[in-house]
Amino acid sequence: MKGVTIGDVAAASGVSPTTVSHVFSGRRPINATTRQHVEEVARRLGYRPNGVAQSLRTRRTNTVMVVVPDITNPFYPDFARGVQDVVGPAGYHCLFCNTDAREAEELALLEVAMSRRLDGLIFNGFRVPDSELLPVTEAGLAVVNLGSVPLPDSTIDSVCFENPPAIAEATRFLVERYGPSIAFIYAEAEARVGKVRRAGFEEACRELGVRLGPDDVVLTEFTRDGGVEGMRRLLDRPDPPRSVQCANDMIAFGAMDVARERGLRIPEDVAIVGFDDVFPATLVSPRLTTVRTDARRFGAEAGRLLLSRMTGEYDGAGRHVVIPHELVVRESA
Amino acid sequence: MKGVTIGDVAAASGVSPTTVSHVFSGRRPINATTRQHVEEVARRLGYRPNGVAQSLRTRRTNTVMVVVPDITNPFYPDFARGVQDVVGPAGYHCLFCNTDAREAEELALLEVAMSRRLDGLIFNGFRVPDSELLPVTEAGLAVVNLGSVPLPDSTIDSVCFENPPAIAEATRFLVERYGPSIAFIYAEAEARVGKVRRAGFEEACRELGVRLGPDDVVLTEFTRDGGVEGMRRLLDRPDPPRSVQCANDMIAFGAMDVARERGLRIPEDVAIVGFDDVFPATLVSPRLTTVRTDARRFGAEAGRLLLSRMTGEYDGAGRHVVIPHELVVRESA
DNA sequence: CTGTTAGCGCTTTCAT
DNA sequence: ATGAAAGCGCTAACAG
Repeated sequence: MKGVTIGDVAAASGVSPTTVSHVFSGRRPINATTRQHVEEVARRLGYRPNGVAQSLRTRRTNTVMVVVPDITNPFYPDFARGVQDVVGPAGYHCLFCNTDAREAEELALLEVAMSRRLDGLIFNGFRVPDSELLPVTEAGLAVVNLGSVPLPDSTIDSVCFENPPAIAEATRFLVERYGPSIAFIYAEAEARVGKVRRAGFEEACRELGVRLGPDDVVLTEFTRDGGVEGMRRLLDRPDPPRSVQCANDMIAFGAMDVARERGLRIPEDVAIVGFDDVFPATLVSPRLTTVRTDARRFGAEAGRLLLSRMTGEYDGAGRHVVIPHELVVRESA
Repeated sequence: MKGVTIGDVAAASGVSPTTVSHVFSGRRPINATTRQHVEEVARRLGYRPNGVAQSLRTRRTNTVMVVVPDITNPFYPDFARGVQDVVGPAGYHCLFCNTDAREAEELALLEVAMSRRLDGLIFNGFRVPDSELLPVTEAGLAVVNLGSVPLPDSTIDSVCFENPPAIAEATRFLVERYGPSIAFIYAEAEARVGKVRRAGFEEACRELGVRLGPDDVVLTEFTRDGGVEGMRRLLDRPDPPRSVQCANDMIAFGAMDVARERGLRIPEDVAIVGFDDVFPATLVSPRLTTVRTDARRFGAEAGRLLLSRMTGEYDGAGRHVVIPHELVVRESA
């Protein structure tokens, strides 16, 4: 345990704490000789500013938190890199946190963000209602939410993809190419992402006149294992679907695992499409047809919104930005 | 900006700040009626403990930082999950930070960890010498380092794989199966990982009597793009190697991209092996032969060491734990 | 260019 | 079972 405080440095160099403080912060002119001397003494004593005390005084931390549901899904690390790309150069540190899509974790991290007086929060919540973010803005943090419905009357910015149209486009493609025997594997039925992607799929089917049976929409997890499980259920049916739309790429990878394990050819026997265009999509064979949502750009956009609030450049009502998506047709469908 | 402090709550409920504090911390018995009343008032006022002030007093944050070079390489998210798996249930929050393998970032994050008085640090540094971790322990943090050489006379624990033997085993496999025409693609020549993996490769070659030419060891980045670049250099030679050992899976994926793009069959024309056994290794086709190092378990082990120090259960000299590895032969070699 | 003073919001002896 | 008072280490008025 170091015990060297600004006072120790001040005493040892014969100046006031204020001067030492200013030597470090550069917030007011200091005589060059004094400065050198103080710096020298500080180094010798091994002085290290106490950021906690600084924050208590200044109410700033130069730190932002990025909360994601599953750091293990390559979409989120890419997203995180996107925000770091923009807030890092502006002098903010990025802390990434993983909730495992558990409500308790989500809530706990909101508390941490407020309690530690972070400057900003980029939140991708699955379980917690958006309204939980209100206290966070009230606590003085800049916040940007990932999600399609901006919270009215708030100063919370949001970023999203047009989920329903994006899924719908893929679904249309699948039906046109492989006919009406189609199924959907998704996850998080209670969460916005889940709902909204399912809605996109069902809406497209309705428009195309495709009748969905009760087994055509299967609920699982947003992981490769989830995809395995979902696909098994589909392929165990007496009338397995000709094509399957997955709510994200991880699910699609699992689905492909099962198809392969059963000796089915993709797309000749089953066509599969994913969502996200995560990097392994071009690794898997056949390469995955999916909807590109450009995680990194998504993150960068979120970072820009956050930054503009933290710097005070903007402080009006919540803004909403929609990131474009694109169906990228490869070989799996 | 909320302004509700413990004092406000105290005033509004007619008790002392001390009592309010104890109501929240539970660190001393409080009359049930008083407690209820205080809690009620606190809720009504929207009181939220200020974690920064708490930390300034208590010198604890219940927070640990995990620093990794590239959050975009699936190895690290898995590793991070491993540490979260063990320290999370013990009541610590995990902050993941990405350095991009840049020295300035590594240093900056060490400063943040010390300055914010975090309780623990798990550090995977590429550029910064291990000795930079000494001040961190002196600042009172528990620290575990990822790397094969424990820092003597320190209280820094370390976790590692036996890199040279692991690479050597793979190399031996390659040479026995495909002969002496072998090359190595790696990265971070100046960093420990880089050095140590290269050493493993060269050592194995020496033992096997394989003569390495100057172009047989190529230096690039630890990414898929790095693999692309490295493999191109290899395949542009008049005498391309029969097999290539890659220093991690991301490089191997890039190498496979190039082989495929040039119409080479894997492993019939070039055999490729990776290192890490990251999840896409079983997605790519042919599936990647690689050295499994079990990132999640690795992280969990690091977490356990850290935890035992943070709880005070252990506080002796630096421990060193070696995680087993295993060559998993799939189809790419 | 430098110093004095007063807290930031909380926890913790030490009393009662 | 409860309070009063003293800081944790730092910065920001306000003086010179």
